[in-house]
Amino acid sequence: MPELPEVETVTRGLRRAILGRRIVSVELGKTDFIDDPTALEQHLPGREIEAVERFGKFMLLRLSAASAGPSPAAQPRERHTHVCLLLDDGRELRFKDARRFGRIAYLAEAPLAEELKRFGADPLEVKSKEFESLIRRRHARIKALLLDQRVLRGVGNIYADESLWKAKIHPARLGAKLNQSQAETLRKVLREILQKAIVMRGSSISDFLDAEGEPGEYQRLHRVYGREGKRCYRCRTPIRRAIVAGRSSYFCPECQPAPRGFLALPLPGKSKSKKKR
DNA sequence: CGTTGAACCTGTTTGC
DNA sequence: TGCAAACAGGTTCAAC
Repeated sequence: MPELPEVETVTRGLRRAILGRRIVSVELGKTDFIDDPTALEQHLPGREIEAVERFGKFMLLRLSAASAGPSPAAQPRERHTHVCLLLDDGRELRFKDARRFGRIAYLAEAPLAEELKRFGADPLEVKSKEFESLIRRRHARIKALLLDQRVLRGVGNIYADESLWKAKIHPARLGAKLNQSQAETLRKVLREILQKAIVMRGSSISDFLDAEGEPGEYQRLHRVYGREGKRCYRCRTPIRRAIVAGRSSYFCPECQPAPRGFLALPLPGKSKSKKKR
């Protein structure tokens, strides 16, 4: 699943591409990642896409009020690997997601409002005081807090690690152990990194492409993510990796001092094979 | 309240 | 060379 900058990039691209289009029909493939697939078939046809917005890592397609009566129930379709929305200009909006980590739902106004309540602050907008209270009263690890969509919406593994490196904070530090200045630094670098990543149209590690089919460029600016064993851009110390909050976490052991008792994973051994570089 | 591990999927890379 | 394990932009839930 992409993170905030990638979703923002695709959202902007789709806004240009499908705003104002009308959905003609829906074709469903595998649907085990959709709570109520038939709701899509029932409620989407005939509706116009009136807004394309990002909310955290999700994209919201706001639809016109339902017009005529309910559409006739569509037949269940053969299994595909994606969802297709056929549009009134003959194009198709396709949802492809091999790992099926994405989610799709049809939500009317009230259920949508309920759903959105589950998410925390927008990391691009959150103010100093609120961010501080979200972090400094918590005894969870800062990495876990950054990844928790109930705390902040939109941050994932890449941008959590990049922000912590830039703020010189170790991912395993407890939120409550950050001082005011560290919390404020983290809030600012997180915002700056996300903004820069949006300008660069997101990070393409292996397969992320935007709405025009182009890769992003922010991976060129990654400072720690995926750089285990390579030298820190600030101090030249080899970057280490550890599992924090259940996720691979990259950090500089020199710039980001670990809490007591913390152990990083051993650097990958070059036991036999020589690495070319 | 917080952590860990498993489950959910499939494709690609790594390591023995 | 070949195959199994590890790993991947993530979330959720049970168990502790």
